[in-house]
Amino acid sequence: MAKQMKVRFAPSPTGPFHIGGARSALFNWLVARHAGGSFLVRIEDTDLSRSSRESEENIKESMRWLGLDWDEGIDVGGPNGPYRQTERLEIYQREVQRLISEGKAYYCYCSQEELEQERQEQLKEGRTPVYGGHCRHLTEEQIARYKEEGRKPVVRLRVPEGETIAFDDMVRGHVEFQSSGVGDFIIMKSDGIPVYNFAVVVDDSLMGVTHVIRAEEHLSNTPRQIAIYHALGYEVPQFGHISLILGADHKKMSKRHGATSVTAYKDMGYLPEAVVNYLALLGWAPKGEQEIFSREELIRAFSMDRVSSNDAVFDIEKLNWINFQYMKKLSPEELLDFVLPFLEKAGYVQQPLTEEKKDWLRQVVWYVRDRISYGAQAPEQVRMFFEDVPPFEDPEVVDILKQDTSAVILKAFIEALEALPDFTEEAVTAAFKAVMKSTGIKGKAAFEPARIALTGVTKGPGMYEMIALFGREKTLALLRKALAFCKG
RNA sequence: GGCCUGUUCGUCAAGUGGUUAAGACACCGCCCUUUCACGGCGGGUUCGGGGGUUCGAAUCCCCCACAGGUCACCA
Repeated sequence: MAKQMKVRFAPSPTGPFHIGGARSALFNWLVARHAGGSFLVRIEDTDLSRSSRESEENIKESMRWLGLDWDEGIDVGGPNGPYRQTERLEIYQREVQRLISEGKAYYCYCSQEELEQERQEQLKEGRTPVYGGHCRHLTEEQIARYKEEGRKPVVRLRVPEGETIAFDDMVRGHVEFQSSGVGDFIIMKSDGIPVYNFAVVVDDSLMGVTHVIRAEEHLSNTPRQIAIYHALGYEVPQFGHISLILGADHKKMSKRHGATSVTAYKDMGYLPEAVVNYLALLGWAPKGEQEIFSREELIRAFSMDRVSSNDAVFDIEKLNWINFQYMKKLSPEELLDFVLPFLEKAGYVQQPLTEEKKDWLRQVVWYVRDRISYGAQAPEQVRMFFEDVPPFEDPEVVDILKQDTSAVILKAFIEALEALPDFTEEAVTAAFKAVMKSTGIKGKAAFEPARIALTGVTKGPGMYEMIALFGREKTLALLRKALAFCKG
C-alpha cells in the first residue's frame, strides 16, 4: 500500500498573511483533502529579525477564516513536533554535525567581504555566482589561524561537481539543473542557525512530507534542497511549483498593488468561501464550465494536473463577481449580520438595536442587495436612508426641478401621500399611479423630480419600496423641500 | 549577466496534430425597467515573432523576442 500523502504549508511569519500564501495553502489543503491525505502547518521563523508572533497569529487566524484546517502542526500538535523552526535548532545542529563527520559538509571561514568580492568578479565575467570552494580543503594550521583571527565559521554543503540534478515537477514536468551552478552553499549561518533550505529539507524529511507544493519562486531552490536530501540520505519528495500571482501591471503582487493580505479582504467584506473559490480558479481550471464551487465541490474536483504553469494576474473584478454570487445566497438575516459592521463603521447605526429597527434594517439592506458586491460597498448604497439629501446644485438636477411639470407632480404626490392611511409599498404605488393618471404627467417627468427630491440624484433602486422604507414623515418632508426649491 | 520557468481575447482560462479556438469576468450593443443596478440576449481580427516537421499545426522541433523567478550568513 502506498504511503499516505502528506502535504504542508510552511509560511514565514514576517508580515500579514499574503493572498499568494493563501493560495499556496489552499492548493495544499485541497490536494490533501482530495486524496484523503494529511495537511501540516509549520512555521519557518529562522529569520529572527523579521519574524514575529503577531504575524504568526495573523496567518493562523486567516487560515481559519478561510476554513483551511490542518491535521498536524502548530497549535494542533502531532508526533513530529515541535512545529516552529526556532524550537528545532538542536535537530538541525545534530544533522549538520552528522554531515560534517561524514565529510559531506565543512566549515568555511571566508568573510562576507571576501565572498562579496568573489561574487562581483564572477558576475563581471558573466558567470553564475557560486562559492569558489576556498575553504573546501583547509589544513589544521589554516583553521587555527582563522580561529585566532576570531573568525566565526559557517557550514557549507559539499555539493558534488559535474552532476545533473533533475526532478519531475507536478506542474512543470521534467526540470534539470547543473550542480556546477549551485556550488557549495551555506547550510548553517555563523550564529548556529540553519539556513532556510536546510531547515526545510530536514523538517520535510523528518515530518514525512511526501509532496511539496509551493510557489514558483522556490523552483531554483529545489536543486539545492535535492542536494541536501541526497547528502542526508533522505528520500526526495514530489515537488509542485505553482505560478505566482501578479498585480495588474504584471509584477509580483506587493503592497503597492493595494490589498494583498487576507485580512484586508476580510475587512473589505468578502466572504471566505468567495475568496477560496476565486483563489482556486486562479491557476487551476476545472474540467467543465462551472465557476462557483462549494468547498466540497472544490475538494472533489481539484487536481494538480489541471494547475497551470503560467503566472496569473489578480483580477479584483472577478473576485467581486464571485463574492456577489455568494452574497446572493445569504438570507435577509445573514445579509444584515454580514453588512452591519460596515453600517456601524459608517456611523449609520449604533448598537444595541431594537427588534423594530433591526427589522427595518433588514429590509433596507435586502432592498439594495443586488447593488453590493462586497460588504464595504453597503454604506454608499443605503446612504439615502441615513444622510441628508445633498443640495440641488448639479445643473442636470436643477434643470429637472425647474421644469413646469415638476412642481405640479410633486405637489400632487404630496397631497396623495398625505391622504394615505397605510404607508405600505402597495399603497404608495397605487397613489403614485393615480397621481400620474390624474395629472397626465408620467414616465421620466414624474419619476425624476420625485427621485431627486428623495435622494438628490437621478439614479437608484426602485422608488416605491424606498418610499415605504423611508416612511411618511421623511418622505413628505423631502418632497416639500424639493417643491419649495421648484417654486423658489 | 548566468541559470530556471513561462507566453491562447483587456483578465482568468479550455484546448495535447484536423474545433466555426469553449466558458467566465470586464467591455460594447439590444431587451427588460421611471433611472441605475439585477436579469436575459447578442457582439469582438485572441494562439508573441520567425523558421522547420506534416496533407494539415495553438498543439511537435529549432531560433529569436518579451515577461517573471532566482543567484544572501532572507525565507
